[in-house]
Amino acid sequence: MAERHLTVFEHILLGLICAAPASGYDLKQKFATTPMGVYKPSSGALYPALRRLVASGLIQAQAPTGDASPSARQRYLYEPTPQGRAAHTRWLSAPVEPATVARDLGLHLMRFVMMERVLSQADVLAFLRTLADALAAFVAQLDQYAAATDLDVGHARLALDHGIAVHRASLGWVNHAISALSTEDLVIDRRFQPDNAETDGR
Amino acid sequence: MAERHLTVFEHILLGLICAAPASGYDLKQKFATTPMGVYKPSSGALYPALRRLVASGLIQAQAPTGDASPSARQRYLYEPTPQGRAAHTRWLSAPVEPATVARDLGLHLMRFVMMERVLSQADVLAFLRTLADALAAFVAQLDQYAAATDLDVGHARLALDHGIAVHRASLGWVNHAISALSTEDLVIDRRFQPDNAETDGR
DNA sequence: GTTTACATGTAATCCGTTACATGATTGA
DNA sequence: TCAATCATGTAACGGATTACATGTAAAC
Repeated sequence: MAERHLTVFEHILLGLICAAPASGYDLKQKFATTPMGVYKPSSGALYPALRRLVASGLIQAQAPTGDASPSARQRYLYEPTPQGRAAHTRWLSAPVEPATVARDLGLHLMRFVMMERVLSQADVLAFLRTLADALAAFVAQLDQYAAATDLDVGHARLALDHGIAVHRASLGWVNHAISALSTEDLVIDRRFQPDNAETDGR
Repeated sequence: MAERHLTVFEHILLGLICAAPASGYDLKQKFATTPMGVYKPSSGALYPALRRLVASGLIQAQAPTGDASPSARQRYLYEPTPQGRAAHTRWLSAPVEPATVARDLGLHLMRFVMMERVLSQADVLAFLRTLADALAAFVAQLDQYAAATDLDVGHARLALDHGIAVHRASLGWVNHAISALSTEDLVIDRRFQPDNAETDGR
């Protein structure tokens, strides 16, 4: 119940449960079948994490016993408590730390997905703008580093180019997302087509 | 001495030491001052890892005692053993697992940097080609998922677009790197300029 | 003479991975 | 009935984070 520090994994589980009550197995399937499945938690990570969330009072389990439908399997359905929803919303509302934008980019994307129908459109747009600022600063920093240590034209320079290119692409996407969500009322479905579509080769 | 399994962190430390003998503090500085510094290891991670590499017989320490230059500080200089160099080369030569290309992309870039002057140009190009194949397959898989669950036009769809855009940019870079390294003899310095340079805003 | 950078460590804690274990249900 | 899927766990282990601890050399 005390305001514990939650791990990233716990935050994501809490978010999934806030989006829709689920059993441990449901959550496992979500990781296994969606593009989120770059990470597949093991049972030894999943079930203890759910226990910790229960112990923290952020989620609660509906026991499978009793008046359920006939032949229902033994499964615990987890749903968020009010404190759980509050903690989740706080997590979604946390600012983007510019210093960690490169390391936590995937996490920020995860947060962005979970913001839908939880935060206001204004909050989402504010989040995206701070994300854009952080990405622009990071790209500028890489550019500066590239200019400063300019002698090197080997693999290190190429890897630096990779970082710049990838984060520039991220930044381009953020700007697209901002305009897409700003004009959401107009249901013109303009799909995101980056301008480098022809450079991908095969 | 037994063929242990090395952690990613240990592999990177070993690689840095193979590139140039260094003390623990040197390695710390490398993480702190280069773009590699998205990850900054703590002392509690760094020094035990060095010990493990010594215990595995992959690196050895030159004690600071004795005939060193006057007023030299107490620092252990680590250098690779023959087994260490062999293990490092094996790590660099490991194939790109297509299944983990998204999760380990940063790691593969790290490997690419360390390949310089360790693997042959042919091996590097082969590595880049398998990386390109894996990235292309991953992008195709995301595209397919996007087409299959096409109804959703909210944040999830946008996040999917992000993944596609970013990995397409990676793929574009790989193709650039391949051609840059193929024609390395001609010292024409064509810097990598992705075609979406104008979409990045600021 | 005191702060800053150099330089290396240890101990507690926590969590994720791996591997193993159990049992119920559905479909062939 | 035999396998695959559903569904949930436990135990050992290893390693990373955090925080603490120690001491020297250079700089101001």
